[in-house]
Amino acid sequence: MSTFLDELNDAQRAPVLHKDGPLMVIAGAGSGKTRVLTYRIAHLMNQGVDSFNILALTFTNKAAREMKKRISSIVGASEAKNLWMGTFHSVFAKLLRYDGDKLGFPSNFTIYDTQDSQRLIAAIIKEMGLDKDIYKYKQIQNRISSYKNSLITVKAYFQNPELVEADAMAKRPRMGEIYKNYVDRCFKAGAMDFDDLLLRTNELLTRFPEVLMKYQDRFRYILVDEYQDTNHSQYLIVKALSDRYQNICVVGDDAQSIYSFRGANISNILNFQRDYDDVAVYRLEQNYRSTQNIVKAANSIIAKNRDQLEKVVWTSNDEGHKIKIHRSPTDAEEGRYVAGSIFETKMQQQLQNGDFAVLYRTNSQSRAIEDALRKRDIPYRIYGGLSFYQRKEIKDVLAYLRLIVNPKDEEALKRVINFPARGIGQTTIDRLVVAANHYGRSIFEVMEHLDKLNLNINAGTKRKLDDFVTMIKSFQIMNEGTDAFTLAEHVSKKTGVLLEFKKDGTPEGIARMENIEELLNGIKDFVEGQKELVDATGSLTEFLEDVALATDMDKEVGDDDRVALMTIHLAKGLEFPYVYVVGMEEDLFPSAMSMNTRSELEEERRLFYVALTRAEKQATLTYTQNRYRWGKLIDAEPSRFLEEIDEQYVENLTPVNDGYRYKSLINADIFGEVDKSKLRQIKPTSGTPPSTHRPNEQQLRKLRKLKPELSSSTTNNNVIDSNLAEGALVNHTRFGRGKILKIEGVGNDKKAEIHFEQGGMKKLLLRFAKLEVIDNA
DNA sequence: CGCTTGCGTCTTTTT
DNA sequence: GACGCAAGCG
Repeated sequence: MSTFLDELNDAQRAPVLHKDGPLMVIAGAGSGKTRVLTYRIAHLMNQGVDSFNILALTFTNKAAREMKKRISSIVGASEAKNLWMGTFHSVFAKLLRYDGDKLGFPSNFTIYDTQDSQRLIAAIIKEMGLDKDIYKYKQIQNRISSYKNSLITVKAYFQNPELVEADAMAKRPRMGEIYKNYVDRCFKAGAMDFDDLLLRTNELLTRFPEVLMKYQDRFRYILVDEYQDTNHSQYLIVKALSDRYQNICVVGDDAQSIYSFRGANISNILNFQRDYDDVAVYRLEQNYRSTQNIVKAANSIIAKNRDQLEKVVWTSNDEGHKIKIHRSPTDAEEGRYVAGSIFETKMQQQLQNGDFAVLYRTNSQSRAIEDALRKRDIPYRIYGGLSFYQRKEIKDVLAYLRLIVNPKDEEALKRVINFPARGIGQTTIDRLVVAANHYGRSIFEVMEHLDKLNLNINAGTKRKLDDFVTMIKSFQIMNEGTDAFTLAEHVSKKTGVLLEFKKDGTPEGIARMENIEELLNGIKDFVEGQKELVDATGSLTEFLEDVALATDMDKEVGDDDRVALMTIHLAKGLEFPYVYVVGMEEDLFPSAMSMNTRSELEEERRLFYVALTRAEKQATLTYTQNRYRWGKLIDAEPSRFLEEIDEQYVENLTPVNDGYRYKSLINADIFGEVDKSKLRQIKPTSGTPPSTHRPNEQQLRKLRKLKPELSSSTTNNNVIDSNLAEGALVNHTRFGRGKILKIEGVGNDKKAEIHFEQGGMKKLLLRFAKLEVIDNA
């Protein structure tokens, strides 16, 4: 019967057939781990395990959906229906909706996103009268988040002298108080932040043994994907739930652990064999995804890391092309190169846009790529970054909806109480907050009982507050009798949010209005979709939860054919025939923030490993010599990772003497000669002529240590200080004749706005612009 | 109270 | 360069 088992190789089949007891699958990149996970679940069900008793924790909800679909096709949809599958956050949010009342949370609790958390923390810091330059809300939020992920509750914090001491030393003696206030306020607002979804689950399972037993008994088979990226909180949940039946299957690859910044603990996977008895370990080492060159190049990189489980990833695929490395003068040109390369490859090989992906370390890098792709009319889709649901206008509408579902939701209330403007100012809000804190109630409750409280709020304002309360209450009544879409549409109109953007009339306002319309369509789709499901209610609460926990990867993409742009983090688990990794530069990748310790650097290296192993046929790595950062053009040096790839798998497309105009900008090109002026700066006494070959390690290390301001002096050989004036006629090597309309900035940032006869208006940095003065006005 | 303006901070990565 | 926040004016 089980024909699907034939689709597996021996190594893959073994963990699928393994029935009871703990097992760990160490799955190298591209080794078919999703297939193993999917078929293991299908096989369990074929063996008579009730789908009701299976819990699968995946990295994205989309992955869960896809697996479920595949399983349905094997064992039948009705069988697969009861599977609990999803991300840690969404699965345990659901669990908390059932049993969170035991902890004092309403079943319709709000989920605060990072922005909500940060705003609340900022408000608390302000209320406490603390110096916001010392108590930076983002840092504090970060801190609280990592406490929570390590299961350090407020109580545990105060009981741990080391932590208290450390914060006192860091001049933040009131850290604990902020933490306490924050937790209290979330509780009072009936809200949980992302970390609470895990922390509160732990609390629930620890404090209520009967709840633990219920779920232990229910989830007899537990599977965890991407186990290398679980944090301590997640680890404990899995440990507790699997404790009774010990049917725990974890799948992961230590070489792809890239989420330590959000508490992921690689030792969870490294120590799995210690944590459970009689662990069966399976290894998937054959890569089906990539060419030999890519696999071997990736192996040569990861070999530089010290902490890892032993495994040898290999492939029987073709040798393929070497990894291409390309240098560009600036990030704009890098984008142009990538766009051009995609265009040509697509034409030559008759490919789809969807065969290409551009990966980068930071979201801000997408811009240059976008511009270039747009100019070439290549359709693209950006994943991550500012997601749809994080846009201001969307959050505004959602805040109204949140408030309807949970009027205690403080952040939602503060967001919309005066948007659109209805004459309720900061002073009034402050008074309400003070009263709410004083009475231990929510702000909304205070507003409901204004007459009974003596709050020094004048009659006019009282009336406005009253109107607001009445409006929200009318929405609440409506919510009971209608679906989410009808309600949301009514709310957008009635509150005036839609009108607010419409009347503003600017292209921006219109775009925002269209976004709201798109949101409404999304709600409609949701409602329609829910109608088909038997157990779902199509309620607003459910929609809001989906939205709060939706990632950009979860979005169903249309079948339109686009190039994918995303961070390397988001690309984990995906694959593309052609992959471009841009911004291969020191301080960018590896990030300047992550080079302090060996383990940080190793994580960056794993990230690079992930990037490279996304590629099936061809990987192209690009770097620039100068890049805009914080609005400034800064010098860039090639990433150390470039030289860590075994040379035999690399093809350098831009050796130094290729006639670049920007020769003087070439600092230390690792594949060619070294800028002479720089070497002299390093070794002023040495008379040794610079090597024309690849510089040795020592030289490179020294070159890297050079501060940008030191090295930039060598790049400034253009006409910046010449007598260019506004009105001057100039000739540009590429753009031809033009007239300078305006000059601004000083020194290296000096720019000119030039109107070219052929190219139109351009803004050029004089530092680089190859200009020849024809007539100085 | 609401709107505009200018200044400071920011960027690593995400549920 | 962009966005959020505080100060200042209407």
